[in-house]
Amino acid sequence: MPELPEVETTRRGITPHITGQHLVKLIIRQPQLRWLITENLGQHIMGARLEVIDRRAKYLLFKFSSGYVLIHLGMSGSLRILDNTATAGKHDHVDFIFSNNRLLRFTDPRRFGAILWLGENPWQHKLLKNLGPEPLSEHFTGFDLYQRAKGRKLAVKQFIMDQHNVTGVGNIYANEALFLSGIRPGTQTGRISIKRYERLVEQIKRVLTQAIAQGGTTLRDFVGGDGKPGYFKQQLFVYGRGGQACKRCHKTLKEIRHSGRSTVYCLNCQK
DNA sequence: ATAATCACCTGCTCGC
DNA sequence: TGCGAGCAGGTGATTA
Repeated sequence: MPELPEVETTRRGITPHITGQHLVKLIIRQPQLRWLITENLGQHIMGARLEVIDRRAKYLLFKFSSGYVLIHLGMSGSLRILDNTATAGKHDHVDFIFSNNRLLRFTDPRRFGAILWLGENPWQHKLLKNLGPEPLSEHFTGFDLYQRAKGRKLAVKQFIMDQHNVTGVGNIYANEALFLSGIRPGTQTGRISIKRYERLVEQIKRVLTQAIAQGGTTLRDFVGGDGKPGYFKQQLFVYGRGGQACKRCHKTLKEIRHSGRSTVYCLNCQK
């Protein structure tokens, strides 16, 4: 699933094709996603104009003239622009058809994604109101992260993957950012200096920015709104490379499991 | 409040 | 070739 760079790549890919257009048809083939798609979603947005597609954390927020639709891609979701003549496959759960004949298709084999009607005041919604800072904003600083980490004992990797502390970082980029900043993933949050948090924040910003520039990371099936894969995979230092040689020091990368998620790091480069 | 585990779902890869 | 086990980009709910 998409982490922030893949969600942002999707947003940028689909935006020019459908913003300013009116919704003329909505097809829901499978309403049971992570939660049931809001009942009567069609009635809320039919005929409405899509004004802008925004992003908060890994959520996409479609601002229609009538209110907001939230879309999350879960682990395996994607959004693509197609012709409205396109035939639907097994996991093509929802089609939004616009006045310019473009079709926005939501596909999600595992159905961990979500499509919800949030109405006119989305920021009060419980999914959005308690999120941490956007990683690429000026509000996300080493000092901020250090303050949030103080006195806590969980592993720093889980800490930065918790969307209440900083948004957008998932398993791939958590592994990468920790490698780039030389911090072992299992280190307890409260035992890391502010200096090292500053470095970590710097590297989170850097890896996310570079991944966006490359169109995200395609492992198996991620495609941006234009159907193209992301090219960041070849830049990964540790994710998916357990047992292989570290690109910096050539020692063997260690792979372990932290609360069910694969964690890869270099014993030599990360302390 | 914090931390760890479970749950949701399908598809693919691996070892036998 | 077949089959079960384990794993996959997320995160809210549940449990200690």
